[in-house]
Amino acid sequence: MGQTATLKKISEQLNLSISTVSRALKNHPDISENTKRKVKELAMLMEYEPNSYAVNLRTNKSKVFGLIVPAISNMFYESFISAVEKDARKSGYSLMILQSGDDPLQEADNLKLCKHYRVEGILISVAPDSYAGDLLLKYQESGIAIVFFDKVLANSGFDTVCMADEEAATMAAHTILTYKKKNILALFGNPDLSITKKRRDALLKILEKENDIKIQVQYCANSDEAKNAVSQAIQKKIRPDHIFCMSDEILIGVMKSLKHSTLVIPDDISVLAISNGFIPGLYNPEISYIETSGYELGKLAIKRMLENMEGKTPVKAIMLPSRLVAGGSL
Amino acid sequence: MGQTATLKKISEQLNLSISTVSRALKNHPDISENTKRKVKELAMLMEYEPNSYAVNLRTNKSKVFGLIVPAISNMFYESFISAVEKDARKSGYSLMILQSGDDPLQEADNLKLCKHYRVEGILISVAPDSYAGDLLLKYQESGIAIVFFDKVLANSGFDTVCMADEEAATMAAHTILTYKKKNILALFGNPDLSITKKRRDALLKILEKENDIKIQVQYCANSDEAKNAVSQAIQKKIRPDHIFCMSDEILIGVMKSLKHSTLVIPDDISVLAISNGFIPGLYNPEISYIETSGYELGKLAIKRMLENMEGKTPVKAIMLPSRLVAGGSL
DNA sequence: GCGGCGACCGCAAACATTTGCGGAAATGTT
DNA sequence: AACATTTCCGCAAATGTTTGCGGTCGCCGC
Repeated sequence: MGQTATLKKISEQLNLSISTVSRALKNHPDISENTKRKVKELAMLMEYEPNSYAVNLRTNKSKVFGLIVPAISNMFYESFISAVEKDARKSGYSLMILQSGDDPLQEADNLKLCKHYRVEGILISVAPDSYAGDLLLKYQESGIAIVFFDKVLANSGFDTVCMADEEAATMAAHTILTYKKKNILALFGNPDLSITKKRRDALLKILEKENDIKIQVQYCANSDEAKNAVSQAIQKKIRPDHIFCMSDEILIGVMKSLKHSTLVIPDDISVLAISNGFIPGLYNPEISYIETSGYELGKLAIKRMLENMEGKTPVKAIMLPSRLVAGGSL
Repeated sequence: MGQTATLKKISEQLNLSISTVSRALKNHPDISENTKRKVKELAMLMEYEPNSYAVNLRTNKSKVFGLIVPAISNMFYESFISAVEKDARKSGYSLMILQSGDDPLQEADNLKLCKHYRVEGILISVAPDSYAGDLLLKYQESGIAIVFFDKVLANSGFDTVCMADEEAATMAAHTILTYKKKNILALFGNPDLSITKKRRDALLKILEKENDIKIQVQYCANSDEAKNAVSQAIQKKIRPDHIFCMSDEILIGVMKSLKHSTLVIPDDISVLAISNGFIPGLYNPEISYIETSGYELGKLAIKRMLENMEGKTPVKAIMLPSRLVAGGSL
């Protein structure tokens, strides 16, 4: 079955050499317009398209990026992936998407897969306790472009693209001050994550300067823990008049608890989250949030990747500015 | 920079031929244990790993599946992708994920990309107005395994894996009957989609047999339309006592409207949705739903794909059974 | 009529791997 | 000692493409 067209088959049909056909198809000046036309016509007819594996073998260019995320099924990464896929395609690149499941071993596995498929660049949001630094360094030295996004390795010397976490939390703090909240419950995720530390520190830095503000910090591994934390907090004599949620996951737990209560948002208690906006929009009133757009971050990340590959001097760290989206929860 | 290890480099180090090294690494019986050991040791040391492009060129096997979805950022597909990625990896396959954006042209583009990368199989959920059938048929004939999932092309002669839409809707209808609801507002998505038709027809088939049940069907292109539909319906003299939502998107709109109203769920009005469960869990009370698990569907789809490639006789159509998950909205 | 020049095109190597075949040495069989 | 068999390994072709280099024409000018 002579199914797939190759340069060879075309050349045989036309009594030309393989190299002439190859050159004709890419408009090499050495080839006459006449033969070019003939070659192109037949190529079209035979539905020729270059065998990417042969090309890659020859040129060592795969036109593929590796994209490693903790999990695809995550509000934030979905939109990120969506953006990256779109823009990568525009530049003729495809994506190999891999999920680490927050497991460092799996993450390392994924990196090896990227190497195996000779990706030209890797976009990665690291898992907790990642030890991928060394491997990535080696890959970078061997010519693979590396861009960290969202969850980045601290002082790693790689290009990074991430949310302006300090800025977002600072913005949250100022918003809380504006609304004259006095008793704040601040809920965070895994305290070991840099994202948690940054957001917490920035928030506290502002709020702790105020003498008349009481602030209680708590860490919740998941929605349920957040729910429980709130349920307990609102039963105390002096219950919080504001809840700050560092993420969607936390927010979901918080809202579950509040709905079981009789408290009214925002009259009895106000809520502010950091989110990409989908979840906050589900509630009534809609929850006010500081926006962290996965989509925008994706656009930024792929842009940086392409620049990086063109050899621009490393900017090292890019921040995506944040903004407050007012719902009715404040 | 002699960076990447190749068979050639190993063979030169050991004064062996390339073929011997190749065979040694894959435990060919022709090679003595002694040389095998030596080769393997050096390979390990040099961090040799076969150049996938050379292998693919030779064998015409890419170990990659193409996965085409309308959009990655979609509750349902995320979990689907997640499952497929996991199971594909177990069998040594990687994924090339592409999104069509519900655009038939983009979809066709994606298919060509799959061909370009010589994927061994394609998993596809088609866009509306897809004309991919012919192309896919051609690909199938050229040896690419094809599995449709979720949104499938009608009577296409391909393997399909999808939700048991009729069953789910039938289950919903019986549930509604059980709770003795009499005035039902049934909200659906795009009426041209087969998924909409199936669910609608199955639902109506049961409910229309009952004389004392009034049922009003409405199509909503998005959340907002659903919201408006509900807002209008509940202002009528005889307002519905039950709302059926064919999808998460519809449900979100419905809930927005209901929250703005004074109606209490489930006392004043009850709600039932078809969903994968995430969104229904966000509300209070949690919304009862007929489960359509993207994750389970993904597991099924990749299983079918692998079977297909082993040459099992086509089962053609697989249905994922559904089940009722009781929240507090009934 | 010969050197030169430009226009076109082909040869062959290279990329890394797999695999049928054949060959040499070692061992075993009469 | 002659022959057969086994053990172990290398040659070379093949996959499809790219590209440096060289070669063959025809044509022009002197």
